[in-house]
Amino acid sequence: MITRTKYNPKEVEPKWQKRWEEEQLYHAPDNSPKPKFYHLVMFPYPSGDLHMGHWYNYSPFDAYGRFMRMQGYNVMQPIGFDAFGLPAENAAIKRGVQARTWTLANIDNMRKQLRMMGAGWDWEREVVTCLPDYYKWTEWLFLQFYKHGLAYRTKAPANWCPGCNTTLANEQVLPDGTCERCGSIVERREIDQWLLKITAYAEELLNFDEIDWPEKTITMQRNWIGRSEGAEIRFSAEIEGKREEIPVFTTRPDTIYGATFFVLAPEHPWVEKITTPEQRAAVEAYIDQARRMTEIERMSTEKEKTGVFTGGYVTNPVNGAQVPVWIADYVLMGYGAGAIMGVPAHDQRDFEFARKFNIPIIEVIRPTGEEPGNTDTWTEAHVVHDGIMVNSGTFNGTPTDEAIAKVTRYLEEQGVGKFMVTYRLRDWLISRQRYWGAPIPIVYCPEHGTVPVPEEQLPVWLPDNVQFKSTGESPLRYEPEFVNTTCPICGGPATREADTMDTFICSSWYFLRYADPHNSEQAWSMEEMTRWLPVDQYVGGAEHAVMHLLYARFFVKALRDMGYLNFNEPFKRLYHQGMVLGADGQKMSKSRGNVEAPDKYVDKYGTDTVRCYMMFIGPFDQGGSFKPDNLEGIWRFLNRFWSLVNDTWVPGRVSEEETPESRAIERLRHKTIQRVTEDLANFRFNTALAALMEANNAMIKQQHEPVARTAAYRRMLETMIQLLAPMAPHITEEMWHLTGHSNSIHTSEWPIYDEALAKDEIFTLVVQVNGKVRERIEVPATISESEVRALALTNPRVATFIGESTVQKVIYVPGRLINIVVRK
RNA sequence: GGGCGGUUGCUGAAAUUGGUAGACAGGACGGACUUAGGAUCCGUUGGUGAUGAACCAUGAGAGUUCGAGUCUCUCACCGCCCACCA
Repeated sequence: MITRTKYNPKEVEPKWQKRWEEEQLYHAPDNSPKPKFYHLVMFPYPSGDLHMGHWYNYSPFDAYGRFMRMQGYNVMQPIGFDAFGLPAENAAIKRGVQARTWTLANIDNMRKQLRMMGAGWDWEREVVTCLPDYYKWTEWLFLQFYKHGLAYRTKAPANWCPGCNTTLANEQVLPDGTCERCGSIVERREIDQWLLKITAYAEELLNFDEIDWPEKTITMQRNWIGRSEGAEIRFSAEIEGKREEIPVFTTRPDTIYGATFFVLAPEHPWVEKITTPEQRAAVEAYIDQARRMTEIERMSTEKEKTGVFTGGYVTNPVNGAQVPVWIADYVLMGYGAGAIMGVPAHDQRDFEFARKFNIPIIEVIRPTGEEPGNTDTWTEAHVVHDGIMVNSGTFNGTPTDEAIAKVTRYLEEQGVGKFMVTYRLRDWLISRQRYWGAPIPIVYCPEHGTVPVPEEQLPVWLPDNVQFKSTGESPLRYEPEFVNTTCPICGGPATREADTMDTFICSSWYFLRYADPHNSEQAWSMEEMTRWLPVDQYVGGAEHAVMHLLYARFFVKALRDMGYLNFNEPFKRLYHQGMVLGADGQKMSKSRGNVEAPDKYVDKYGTDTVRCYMMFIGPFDQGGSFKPDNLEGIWRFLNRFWSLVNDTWVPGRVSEEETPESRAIERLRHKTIQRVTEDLANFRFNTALAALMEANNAMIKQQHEPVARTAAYRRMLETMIQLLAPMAPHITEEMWHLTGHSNSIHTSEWPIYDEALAKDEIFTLVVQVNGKVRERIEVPATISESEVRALALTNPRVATFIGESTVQKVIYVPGRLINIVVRK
């Protein structure tokens, strides 16, 4: 009688978690002879709890790291916390707790939960961005950008809530342009802010040669950077008796003869100069109205075109035409020159504008072979990429494919324009009028102006206690101890910059600090960079496709040029996980009431079951619904496997004898290793688990047969334990020891397979007639084509389908099928 | 409006990348064991037909092919991202 040990995760899991930590199993040593594998997952914001999304993300991630470790890599798999940001500040405002206290308490709780997950975190390398030993270096980095001319201060628009009397982050502005807290209409206000010159790297950021990323993410970054080639063309006007030039950017310089109006963005500095006294009132009213609108409203395509005539005119440099100057909010100050030439015949937006304000429309590009059109009857702009220039003076007849270059050359010769590349990408605004962030290490001296804090004085400490007032400025401004200081140059009284940095700055370099987390002399050493960077594989949400991932790339390139790094790209390979949805297939949200916390399921089934379930939901990048019922399937599988191994490992004779059955098991072993290895390598955790379930079912079926006492059978079980280890680390560790091993399974060597041995001795030959399956025959794998033909053609069932028809063609796919093509 | 991805049983999904559609699970139904089962084990489960033969079936329609879930075109839904970028 066999006494079965029941699988009890509550006993097994904490036991191994403790042991692993004591043995520092997951610490990646700097001095390992093994090849390094830097395996990174986007660090969490310490909101207080690990939710379903974290589990869904980290379970497969960790499984992959374990898989690589078993394959002989020195896997560095760090974790930390992106700990600055608004929620802590809100907690401080609403509940009166210190942001620091709140954040650190959350981190403590999340550390516990992260440990319970049993993932192989290298806790030695933990970074917490809100602690001085980290933000000191964030500040230091800012100084390096400043020194190299990549950080500058200028007036920039901020979202301003007149109700709360404060600036808002973009996320705090609702899609309809109102404040999420008080519902007031959010305005834009110009204030002094710091920016980083990411645009200096626009061209290099468009080069993705060194990275293996999802095509989708690359496309998004490419679109975000938005490179356009075209021309800068300078129009001119008399301003106070002097001829002054004003540039526009266009991708279609060949349409310049069709420019019947000219539009300035409402914020354009020329508006002031060109507006006539009669129009001043109308123009000012329009500007005022535009300011009240948020970016989002302004950018809505649905909106009808609006604008006001300034009363002024500019001269078209190619034909001397006097063109009326308007202002309109569809022209954006942040793009190109902030001014456009309006060519209504060939641009839909200009067309709509011209129609609304009765501006003439002149056709200057005509599709090849078409008759002259009457623009009065047009209902939309004719955007022509393949035609000839008309109504364009000496250029008439020039085909479009030559026209752009030809006109550009002419403009250059005349000294009124030039070839130009423009990017949509704007410089990165990093000032936040907030308390809970890394201080910007700048001092303003009445004598010496903007002075960087000397490096040896870093960090600029962030006080623990601040007063929150709703003035729209950083709370730090009202902390005399913080703000009042002395000028580093003259020692006279001076004030500190009170704004803090965007938290995206903190997350743009954390992966560098992981490699050298305890360095108190430097942000990192070149030695550790050479050892660990770049990141070999990065896993995180697709929502960071643009901002975070672009900023991190910019940081690496800029720091490389400053001499602090010796590589070009931070993340060699990138993988995006999907999103876990509620059981109803909807995004989990409190308002839908479909939020599930993982904790109770971990408590009921254990970590391994929840981990495996997360991987079994479906393809990792696709996401899926969390359905508690389905946990049962994994739970049963783990229990059945546990019982099988326990039942098999009883004292008794084990036979080395080879039988057809034992050979079949050995074949299954190689096949299973192959499937699991290939699946894990390609992030297909769901099918890797399915392969193990199939193997488990096959083994259970035979557990009372004589073959169960062969060495091959036991070897198969041992292999299965190893193959499952990355996904279910605790139960497999327990079984590994039960089956007589003393090392950790997670440092054991990944089983290898022999493809030849994985091949079946027999296979099911499918016989088709005209592409339809008519018969299945078991045949030996070594069968020859002529044997297959003979077998198929003489098969009685097949013969009835061939009947009187003549065989035209026979297609044979070795190991699969034979298709007999017949015609009556 | 633009870009990308998706649509396969009751449900999550799989399909050797052009070669047996529905692996592996969940659920449901039936059975065994049991005082009991929300434990465990066994069986059935795409549709029409009768349990056989056969036919139909991967969002819809066409095409290429000996052969299409997979490739091409048209259309319809769904999701995500971007969106007046000159």
